[in-house]
Amino acid sequence: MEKYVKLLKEKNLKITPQRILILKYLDTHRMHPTADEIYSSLKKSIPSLSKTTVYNSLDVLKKYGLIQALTICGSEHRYDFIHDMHHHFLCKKCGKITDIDIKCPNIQKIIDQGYKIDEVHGYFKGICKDCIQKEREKNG
Amino acid sequence: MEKYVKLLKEKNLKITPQRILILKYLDTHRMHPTADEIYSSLKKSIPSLSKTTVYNSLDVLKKYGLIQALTICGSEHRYDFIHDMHHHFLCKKCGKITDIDIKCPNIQKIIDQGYKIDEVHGYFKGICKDCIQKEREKNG
DNA sequence: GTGTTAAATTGTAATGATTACAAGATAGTA
DNA sequence: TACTATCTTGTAATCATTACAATTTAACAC
Repeated sequence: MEKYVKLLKEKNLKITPQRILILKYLDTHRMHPTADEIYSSLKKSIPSLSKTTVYNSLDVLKKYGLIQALTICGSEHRYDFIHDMHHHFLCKKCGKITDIDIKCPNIQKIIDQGYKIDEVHGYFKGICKDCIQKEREKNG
Repeated sequence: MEKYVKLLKEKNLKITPQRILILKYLDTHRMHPTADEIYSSLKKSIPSLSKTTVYNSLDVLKKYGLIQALTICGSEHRYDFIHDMHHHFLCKKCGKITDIDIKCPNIQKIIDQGYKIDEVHGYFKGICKDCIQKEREKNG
């Protein structure tokens, strides 16, 4: 728990139980949950929790670079604790989003072109290994 | 105009004035418009046009690989005529989305890992050249 | 500890993009 | 020219997100 207090303190953010638990949830559940999934899960620990608080907290944590928002699905935001740079793969069959541990080698080129880069998102969509495997088994 | 009829025919899609104009609009306006921007612009040419038709047509065109949907902004979809593979840069200051003419060199690696890739999206967010330039002029 | 204050949390209501649905119109074909 | 599947249209519904005002609380000074 100290880990998240420390992270918040480093950014001069107020330490609230809501923020701590949201951070912890994202750190320990690396499956890119939606705001609603976070809300439903944490509601058990903090019954007074409001969905607005979840949105507010996510905004702040994102603004201060502790988490990032994924827009891979389009219809909703998904959130990700920030650790090493990686990309994401969305399976169109099972809907699962998996991490792709690859870095973008183009960043410097874009900086050289005169852009200032704050965020880098790599999204791949298709069929994941598991679904391909299942398909194979079904077809013999 | 024949270009778009041909594209639709190749995919065995019905040729309708709405689809032709939406395709043409995206081909000739490479600024990644929203469904609403497309609707407002084309409403002048086709006064009967319905927003539902715009959404339906965009879905079909996307499904058949003639256009792609960008989810870079999160709050809304933006649409892009499909030509050479490229990435996108969203300026947090002016909101403009510019094309980044760079290909993803990681695709083969991911395929080798066992994934089937249908779509590749590279999104960069930050401050664009123009806004950096403007900032410089203001400060100095 | 107690008091103060700015900031965070909460609940409700509003917004805005997108989707569902049913009726009417049209493209493609015989 | 007629037929039929498909497309288009308008309205209503949905769902994620935001706005807002009232209440609560974290941080800090005394």
